[in-house]
Amino acid sequence: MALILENIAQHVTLTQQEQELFLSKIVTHQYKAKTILLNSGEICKHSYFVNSGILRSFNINDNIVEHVLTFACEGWWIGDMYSLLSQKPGNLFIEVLEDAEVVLLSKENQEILYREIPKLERFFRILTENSLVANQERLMDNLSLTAEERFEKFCKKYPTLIQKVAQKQIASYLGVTPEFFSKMKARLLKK
Amino acid sequence: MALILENIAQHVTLTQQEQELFLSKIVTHQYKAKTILLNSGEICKHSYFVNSGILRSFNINDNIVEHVLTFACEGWWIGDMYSLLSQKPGNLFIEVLEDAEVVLLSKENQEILYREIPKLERFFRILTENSLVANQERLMDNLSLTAEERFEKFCKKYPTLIQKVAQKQIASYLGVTPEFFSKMKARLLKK
DNA sequence: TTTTTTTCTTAACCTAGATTAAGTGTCCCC
DNA sequence: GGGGACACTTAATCTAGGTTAAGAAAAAAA
Repeated sequence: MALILENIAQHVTLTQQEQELFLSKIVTHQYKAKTILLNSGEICKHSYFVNSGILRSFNINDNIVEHVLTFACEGWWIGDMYSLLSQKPGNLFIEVLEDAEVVLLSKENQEILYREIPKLERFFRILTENSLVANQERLMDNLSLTAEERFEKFCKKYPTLIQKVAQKQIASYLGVTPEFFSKMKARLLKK
Repeated sequence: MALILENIAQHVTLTQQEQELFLSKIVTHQYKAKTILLNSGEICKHSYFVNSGILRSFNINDNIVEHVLTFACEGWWIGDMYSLLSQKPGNLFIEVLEDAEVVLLSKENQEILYREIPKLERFFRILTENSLVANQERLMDNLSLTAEERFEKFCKKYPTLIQKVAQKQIASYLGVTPEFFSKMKARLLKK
């Protein structure tokens, strides 16, 4: 059964017909690592669901420094929420970190689905709520924890990512430089 | 007309009957400044909507340092999202900063309303989406901007709050100490 | 009004993490 | 399989912001 239907089934129950309607509104693509699915300055037209592989969203500030907003691996959704909702140019990039199979759900189809299957309104509400909770926690962690503590939390929360993703990506997610991250890691290993 | 109905009307249109049903599910209270509406460790049972006055949500870490997650003034919703959704003890406090009139919507009534008025599912989805976008932006700002830049953004975004809220609250929201905030402010005034 | 408590300011000193730079893998891809 | 581009490490130096402390101002209490 399609991973994305399992994902939906975690929160709402669709009938056979509804599942088929849903599947008719999505399209699946394969992407090689390093592919950019969305550029800063573009309008985000899709929500992305990861069947396999790893994506990340990030922005780049004036100083040419990248900051990772989210990683997404198997079973996760990703997108530029701001741009997707406002349909204005966003400032996020979405990039493939590891060869990936990705489901695309266009903004238009998403709204059609909201109308045809009100349960999906609930599904995406719950998804967004969970995302907000995770974001709030991360924000508070950034305000109150040291880089080391944030790293330890990250390791517990996303153990698989640490193996698979370049170290500088994790540094960027935590909000430290790759150099400091390397120093910090060496320090932790001595314990 | 009740402020909260106007708030809803910004995103979805309720019939007269639906409005009445909604109003029958909420209750309004007056609170004096310094009242704690929710303590860390408690289960959050309500969403709060501010008719007047100012509230804040914050947590306290081991070092006894407070960190402000959100302010809420007239027309804003506030709550402990994590605790409200999971119905587990949260780690946020919600406190009245300025005498306030607050609308309480209990978790149970909220779910009844979702069932009775599916449009409200949409309303809260949109509310949560907007909240997520704002949170993501704040997170990225904390990763990539200096305290001074964050302060300038804050001033533009919430000009009224600066007048009304103690300076140390704003420092806490921005993620700096009151001492540093004071220094920074003096530096900015010289320009 | 006076007292008490809280908030704000200033200043000296300190530290987590940034910057710069140079060297060492390591992995593609031609 | 060899060369170029990244990715990671280490180390010296620097800085934004933290800490500590003590006084001034403002607000709350009495």
